[in-house]
Amino acid sequence: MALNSPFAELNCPAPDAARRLLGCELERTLEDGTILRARIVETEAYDEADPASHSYRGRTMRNAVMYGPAGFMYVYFIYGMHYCCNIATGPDGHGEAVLIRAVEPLEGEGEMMAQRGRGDGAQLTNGPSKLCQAMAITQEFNGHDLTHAPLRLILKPALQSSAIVQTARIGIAQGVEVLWRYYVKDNSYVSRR
DNA sequence: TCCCCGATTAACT
DNA sequence: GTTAATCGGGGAG
Repeated sequence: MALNSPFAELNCPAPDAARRLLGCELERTLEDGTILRARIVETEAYDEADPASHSYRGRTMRNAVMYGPAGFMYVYFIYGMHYCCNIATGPDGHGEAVLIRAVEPLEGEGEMMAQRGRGDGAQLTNGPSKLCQAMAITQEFNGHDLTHAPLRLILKPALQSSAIVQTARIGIAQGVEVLWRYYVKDNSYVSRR
């Protein structure tokens, strides 16, 4: 990854990138031009040494984006019906990524409700697959460069560490002991306390 | 090829 | 608190 890349700050270990991404924004432009924008409020880090990570057993067709340069979207399909989105981090060749677990709507909330077809308030985007549905993020965005529409990552100033809560990750069988889940303190869109 | 189960969600009791 | 829905990845054979 080039030093002048807009996402040079994500060229670091996944746990550092996971903290850095809190407070940053995702902007989705729908086919009809509608803008959906949301603030990242909950993340989890995954890397190659981690038994819970898709990259634990090496590079495959599915997880290839995790091994690419930082700033690209890794989208995977899970439980036969849901999508989850991650942002690749670390240098090219390293299988690291940050799972986006929750966001707070900033623009186009009504359109997000239309995309989801159910749920309002925090229920709209307080889970990894909920936010993908709300922002119309599917497999089509696997490998997408987040510097460009129709899906952009907008870096914001890093949050104070006092505003970040660090806990164990959710929904995994192994790797529970490492505290690689991060969320914005007191934010009502966080998936679980 | 077959088979198991998952970085989840919503609808139950 | 429990469980069905639903399907592709990848380890096992």
